[in-house]
Amino acid sequence: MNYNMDLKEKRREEIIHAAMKVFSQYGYERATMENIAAEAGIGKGTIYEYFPSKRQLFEDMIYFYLDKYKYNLREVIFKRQSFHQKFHNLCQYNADFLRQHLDILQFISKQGIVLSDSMKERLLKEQDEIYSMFYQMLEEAISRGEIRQGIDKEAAVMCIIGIIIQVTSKNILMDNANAGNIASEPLLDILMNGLANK
Amino acid sequence: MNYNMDLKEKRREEIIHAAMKVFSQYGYERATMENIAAEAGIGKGTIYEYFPSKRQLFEDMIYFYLDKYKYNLREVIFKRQSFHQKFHNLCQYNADFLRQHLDILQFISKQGIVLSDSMKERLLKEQDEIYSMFYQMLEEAISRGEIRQGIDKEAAVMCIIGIIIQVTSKNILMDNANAGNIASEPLLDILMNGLANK
Amino acid sequence: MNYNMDLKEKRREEIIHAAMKVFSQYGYERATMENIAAEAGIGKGTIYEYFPSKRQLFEDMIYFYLDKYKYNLREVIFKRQSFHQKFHNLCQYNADFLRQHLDILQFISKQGIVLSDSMKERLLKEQDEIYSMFYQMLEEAISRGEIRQGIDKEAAVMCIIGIIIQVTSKNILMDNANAGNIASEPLLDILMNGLANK
Amino acid sequence: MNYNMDLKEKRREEIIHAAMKVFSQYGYERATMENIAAEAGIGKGTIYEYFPSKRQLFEDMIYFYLDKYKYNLREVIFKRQSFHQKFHNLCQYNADFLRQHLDILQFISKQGIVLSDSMKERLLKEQDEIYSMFYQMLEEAISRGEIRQGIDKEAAVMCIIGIIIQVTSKNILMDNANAGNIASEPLLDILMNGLANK
DNA sequence: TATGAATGAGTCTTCATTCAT
DNA sequence: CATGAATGAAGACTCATTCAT
Repeated sequence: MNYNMDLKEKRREEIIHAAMKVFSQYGYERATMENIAAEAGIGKGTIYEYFPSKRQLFEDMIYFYLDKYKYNLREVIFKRQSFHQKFHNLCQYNADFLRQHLDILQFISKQGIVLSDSMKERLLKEQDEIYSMFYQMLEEAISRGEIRQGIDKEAAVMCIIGIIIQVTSKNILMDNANAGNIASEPLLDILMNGLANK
Repeated sequence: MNYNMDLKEKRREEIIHAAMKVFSQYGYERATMENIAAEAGIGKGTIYEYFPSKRQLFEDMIYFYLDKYKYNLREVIFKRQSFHQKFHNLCQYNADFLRQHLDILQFISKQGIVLSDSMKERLLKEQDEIYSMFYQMLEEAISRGEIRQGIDKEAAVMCIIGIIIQVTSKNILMDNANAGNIASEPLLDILMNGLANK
Repeated sequence: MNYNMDLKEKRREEIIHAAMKVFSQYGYERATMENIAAEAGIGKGTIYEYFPSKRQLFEDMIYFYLDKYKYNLREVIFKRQSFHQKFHNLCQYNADFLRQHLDILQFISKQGIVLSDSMKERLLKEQDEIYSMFYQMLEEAISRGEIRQGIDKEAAVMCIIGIIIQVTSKNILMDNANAGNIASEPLLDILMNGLANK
Repeated sequence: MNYNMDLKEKRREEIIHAAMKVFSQYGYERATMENIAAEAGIGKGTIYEYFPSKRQLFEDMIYFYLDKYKYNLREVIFKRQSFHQKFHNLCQYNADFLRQHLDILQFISKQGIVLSDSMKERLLKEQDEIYSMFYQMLEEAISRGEIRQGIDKEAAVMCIIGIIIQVTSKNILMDNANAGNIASEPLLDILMNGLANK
């Protein structure tokens, strides 16, 4: 029984991996169950043994990768490191992670599919959770004296995330040209010291 | 003749507006020519008098709004104002503009449709143009002494755009809750003075 | 008034000529009223001032050319010439005529359109008329002693027409290769003297 | 597997038969996939499991019947029989065969659809092959002394085929009136002995 | 009278889903 | 359990015909 469960779970994940490959190449609407089945090396009908519909497969896939993504993010954010180092890691490795697993949040928004209300709700919660991880990272950096005290924390988180997403996008776009990643040092300099002429 | 041309052009734009409404609500694939025609208050076949295919309608629509968007952006960026004021305007009015016309670049990436090579090429050029506008804004602010000299300009542009996009997204997402826009002051404070504890 | 009638009739024939060009290039279904109008150098709506429908335009066009064809055929068949010379002319000039005006009967059958009952009926009559012309030609040749008496006339007409159609088809097919027409002498030899080894 | 192959092949042929029925009744353009599916007693989508497009179904159908037709023709032409008997069979049974399977070559030309270049090329080859069969039949008859030697063989083949096609057309047209077939004796008399008054 | 913009009925084609094997 | 043949709903696109100018 347990053995069977494992087999089932394994097959389920294989389908999810295949789905990600096909969805991210073709987009939700142009991806076909036949493509996904072929990619997974199984028959079309078999997918329906594991997922009740294309839509559900899509949602389950999103949540599966989202969990993975959050796990990775948590690792970076709560590691015992300076803010400096963390920012660097986020710039550098975010793209690397996403190159393998696709930026889930980006991916979702890129699909342009009409999200169900329940999915929207859950995704907003997930986003809040991610924001809150950054918030904690910020507070920790303040308490360690790395970041000044009087700052507007909400705004700060927004700036940090905005810059990281921007550099991540650029990094991913540059992927084909397989240039190295954009250096995070200059970005961090601006983020820490500001643009102002004092 | 000229009169007819104007009528034709007017009808063309009506279709483009309807298309934007429907494409942004449903996404490219789920939007139907019938929907768009109904939105424009005309018959299905009429669209084909103005655009040879759904795909071409989509592309023409993108370019139409992109031009409008760049025009607006140019107005803000090259106005005789302080960097402070411009940043404020971009945060404040970017979202306002996009609430009416949709963030074209975002929209494109949200569609998840497989872009034609010619479209990709053109869009990359457009993006470069926008980047270059920000670059000029930055140089001007440096020459006016608003921004310090030794800065990595590429990185600075990336930070500015990253923060603006982030706040714009948030602003748009908050639209339904029709709360006011996010204040740009705290963001500018961080961007100008940095996070660092000196 | 008479002047107007002539103008109307002239315009009508222009449309018929354009229709033949377009119908024979594309076939009935793929030919469009727009194509035909463009070919005639007039507006799409104008055709409907002269013909109530595409279908009627097609039928009227057929009958128009059929009349022309029969007129030509009659000229050849009832000219004061030997059977020998007439056969030669039919082989030689049938194709020439059709290269300009299209083999109406062939054309009709090539269109594969479902003929209306009234059209079928009329076309069968036309065919009978053509058969009867050949029949008269045959009788005349018999009375002149060119052709033997005991012959089955129906069968003879069928043979003559069959051979002429066959050579005409070949000649038209060879048109692109613009080789000269097939010589009618050997065919006439066989038709007159038979294949049998005596 | 082999069993499945047979089933698939069987279904494929069923569709081809249905297609022939519908195409020959309505012509290519007016025939609909829905009609064909209904005629075959299956769903519209099923056809696309066997043929990628209406066009391909049409072409495959043509080639399918063409093969059958050539096979039959070969049987008649290369049977150990006198030319007399063969001519008789061709007149008599050509129509019978075509009444079931439609005269493929005629059918093609009747469709008036714009043939693809590859199809044109292939059909010309097929026609050559058929001509060559008749040519061999003729040579054989000459060598057996049934037909005189000095004859122009090309012309003779053209006469034979022209007459056979003509009688076949007549026979098919008379089908509805279900009169018996036209007697081939008088035709053969003319073909063998000629029209000339000696 | 001549026009061509507008229309919508009609068709091919795709693909998620079902179900018999 | 796994499969893939069968299905039909849905959508892009064409074009004969109408009618306001």
